[in-house]
Amino acid sequence: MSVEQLVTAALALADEQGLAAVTTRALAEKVGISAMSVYTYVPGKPELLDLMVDAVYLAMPRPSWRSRSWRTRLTRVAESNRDLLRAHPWLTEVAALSRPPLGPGVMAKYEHELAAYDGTGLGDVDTDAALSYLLGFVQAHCRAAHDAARASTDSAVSDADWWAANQPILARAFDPETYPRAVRIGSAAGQAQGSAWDADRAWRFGLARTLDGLAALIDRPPAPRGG
Amino acid sequence: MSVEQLVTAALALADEQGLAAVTTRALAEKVGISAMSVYTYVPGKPELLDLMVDAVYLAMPRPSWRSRSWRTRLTRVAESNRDLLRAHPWLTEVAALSRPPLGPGVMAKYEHELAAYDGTGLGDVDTDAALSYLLGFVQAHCRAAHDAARASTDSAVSDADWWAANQPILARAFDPETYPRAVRIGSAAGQAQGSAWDADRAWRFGLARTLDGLAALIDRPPAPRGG
DNA sequence: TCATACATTGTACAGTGTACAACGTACGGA
DNA sequence: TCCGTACGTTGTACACTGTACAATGTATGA
Repeated sequence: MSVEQLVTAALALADEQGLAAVTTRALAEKVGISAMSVYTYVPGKPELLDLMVDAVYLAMPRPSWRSRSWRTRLTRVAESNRDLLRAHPWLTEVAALSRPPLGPGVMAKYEHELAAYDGTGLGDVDTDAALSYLLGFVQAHCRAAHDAARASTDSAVSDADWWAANQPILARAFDPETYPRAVRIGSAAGQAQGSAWDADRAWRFGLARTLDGLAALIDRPPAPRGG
Repeated sequence: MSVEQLVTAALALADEQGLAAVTTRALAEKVGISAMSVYTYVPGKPELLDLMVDAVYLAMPRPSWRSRSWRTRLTRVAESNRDLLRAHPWLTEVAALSRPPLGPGVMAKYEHELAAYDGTGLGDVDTDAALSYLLGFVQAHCRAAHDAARASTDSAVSDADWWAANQPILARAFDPETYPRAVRIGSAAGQAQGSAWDADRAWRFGLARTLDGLAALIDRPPAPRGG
């Protein structure tokens, strides 16, 4: 038995059955030891979670940044983080931005993603802030997407059905005179997307906005010809 | 006893001692009934949380949108949501974007914040997406800020001390040759902010980027003089 | 006065993380 | 070869969670 095997087993549990399935007893049974023996290898549950985070970070692909355009590079950063959070939805419940577990995985991920900002002309502090900002968007999006998916799965009624079923009730309960925009825009958005929230559309919208926001910092404002 | 009193008591517990302190037994004791009597007024814990969310939304201030500038209006939307999440940090652990609890508080908040987009020229679907995007940023920021604050509080060692103490160890463990950017930018950011993560700075940075990103959609690209 | 309905309650169960003490065993020194 | 020590492993136990269930009180309408 080793720490690595424990972490691998814990990852399998979390990926397959969610973070709540990662219990001391379940993990112990999966690797064939008693519950308390887990504490031989790991001081406690928080440390186990730290190790899980560092492990999945370490396993991320790190392609070289060959593209000249910073937008392309940052898009790849965002997409690879989205892929990661899709594969391990429990990350959004665990990953902390401040005081991250300073393991090799965290460091390697940080270094690689900072490198995507090479050539943007940003200073050190701004680069760090810009990366945090980008990752914050990805995390917020994936958390929302995960919540939405879980809501659809748990209740066995699809998002579209739920929306269709509730819409008439809502229309009656909340008359358009007190909530004109909410009723109009809410049903417009719901109808356009076939649900109350469309993950792909939100992703494209949010990523475009995020990159445009960074562009205002990176591609200097076009001081027209004489600045 | 009434549902309102229960929700009020639950809010007090959550605000003062965190969401984990909102247990059936603690809530029951606070209002002077038995644990199981809680189920007379509320079907279960999830419904209680929904009611708590709707209650704090309903209590938010809703000033009229007199400002002409959409940037000013959206800034106010962001700030009032930040204030809300500061006063009730547990909201970041509960509030779901999809399928929100459709109570009067949620509706009133939605309506009021949609109104801030009046005059931006955005269509219904884009308005909804833009609002979700803005609120997503605020929520991500406040979650990070809350995590950072909790890390400082829990461990009794201030963020600056922790950073100062770990920095030499990190410098030795992770040599600048394998992680050049991470070491340089990480310590630069840490030094500049006196900690690994500065909430105010991140807020100003993130809000500016978010508004700039929306500006690219709202203030049409300046087709220079002949569009 | 009585039947009915309902608010309230204590008990109980299956879980959680982990403190504690007991146990088996492997290993260094005589 | 024998033994003391150290350590990996384990079962039990505790305080805690949400809530199902059955029993108890109590208020109200006939």
